[in-house]
Amino acid sequence: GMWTVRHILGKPNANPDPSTCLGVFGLSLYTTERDLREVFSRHGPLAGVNVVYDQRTGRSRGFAFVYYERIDDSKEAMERANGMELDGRRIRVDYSITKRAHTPTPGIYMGRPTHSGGGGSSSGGGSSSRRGRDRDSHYDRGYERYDRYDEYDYRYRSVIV
DNA sequence: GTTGAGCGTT
Repeated sequence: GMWTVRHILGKPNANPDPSTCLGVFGLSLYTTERDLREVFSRHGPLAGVNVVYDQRTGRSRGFAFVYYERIDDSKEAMERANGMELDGRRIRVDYSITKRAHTPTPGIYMGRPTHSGGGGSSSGGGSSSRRGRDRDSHYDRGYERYDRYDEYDYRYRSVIV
C-alpha cells in the first residue's frame, strides 16, 4: 500500500551525534518500559528508560528513550538493537536528538508581548485593559526557569527503579 | 488490542 512509499521517502533526522541517550521508534503500543529495560540492559547498565505516553489516552505513542550510563554501551546497543523485532515490531534505534523531556508548558500567555515599552501605538488592537508590565515579568521569569531546567542532567531527576 | 518513518509528561 501507500505506506511502502512513505517508507522509502520518509527520511529520519540526519545522523545525530553519539550519545548515552537512545531514541527507540516504531514500538508496539504494548511494549512497556519494563520490556525495554529487559532488552536494552543486555548491553550495559541503564540510567533510565522512558516510554512516551499520550497524556490524554494514556497510551504509548510508540517511541521511547533509553539512557545508558556509558556511551560505549549505548553505541553497541544502537547497532545491535536497531532493526530487531520487539513485540511484533521492527524497532528503530538511534541516538536521541533531544536530551530530556520537555519542560511542561507554562499555563500562561506565551505570545510575544506587544511592545509595552516605547511608542504607544498598539499594533494588534488586542485587549486594551491588560497591563503589559505584570504580564511581562511573569513571562520573563518563566523563561529563566525554562533555561535553567534545560541544563539539568537527566540523572539529577532520574530514579533507578 | 490497527496501520505501520522519528524526538519527550507526570
